[in-house]
Amino acid sequence: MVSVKRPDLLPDPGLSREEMESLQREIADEAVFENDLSFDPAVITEGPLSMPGEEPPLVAGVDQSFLDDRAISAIVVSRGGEVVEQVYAVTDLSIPYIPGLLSFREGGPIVDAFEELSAEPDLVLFDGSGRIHFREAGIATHMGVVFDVPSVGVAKSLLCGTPVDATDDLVEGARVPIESDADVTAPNGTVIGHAVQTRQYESGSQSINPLIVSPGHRVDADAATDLVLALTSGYKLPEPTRRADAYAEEAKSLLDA
DNA sequence: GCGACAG
DNA sequence: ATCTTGTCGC
Repeated sequence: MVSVKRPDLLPDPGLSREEMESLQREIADEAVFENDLSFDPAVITEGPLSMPGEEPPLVAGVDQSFLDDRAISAIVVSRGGEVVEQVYAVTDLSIPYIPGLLSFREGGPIVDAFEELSAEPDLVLFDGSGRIHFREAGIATHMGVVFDVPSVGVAKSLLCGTPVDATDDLVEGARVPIESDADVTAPNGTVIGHAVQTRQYESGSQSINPLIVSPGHRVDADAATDLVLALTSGYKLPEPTRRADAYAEEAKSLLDA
């Protein structure tokens, strides 16, 4: 099971805004934006194409749904595309969504869900940013450091930072580096993530918005994007995230009834 | 004061 | 995130 390694860095929603921001600077200090994985990124796969003799790593997707003033946090763990465990937790929400402080609203519910999990994932995908954050401590980084697990942030839109090129109409598989600017604590020009075109229409006037991928913990910007692309198959969102998304929705409808 | 902002 | 009808395409 995944255990909390840094209880001192847990997202306490009762902190003042200043204390939250200060904790985020501390988390960014502890975060490792370099590869420190327990597996070879090349063996990541969603299909039955893994290298013979080697077991693909355990990958977890985390997503949430909401019902009234409660959050449903779902975690789905899979290996080589096969689901091996899925859990969820329902938690009362205490604070509203504030850009830059997302992990203090949703972090507690996620920790609750991890307490239900028995598997130990080699990699965790979170919905939201990692290093692409004002203080380089988005939810993927916060959770990654608290559990000391390699993590990646997968967001649908850009929180901060500046793309080095246009991100419209990219070809499937393309990535555009996102650099830190004055809004981010990292030195200006640091690559803190990528806009990633995981899916695109063959032709026509329609275009799909790219995903925004950034390192959470123990992964660098290139590896984070390589992993997300490898875990994607036919849809905009990577499979682990899609599964968690679907399970969080399913759990919500169970509660609704 | 203005602008801008993951889920 | 959530709410929600309509529409395009396979």
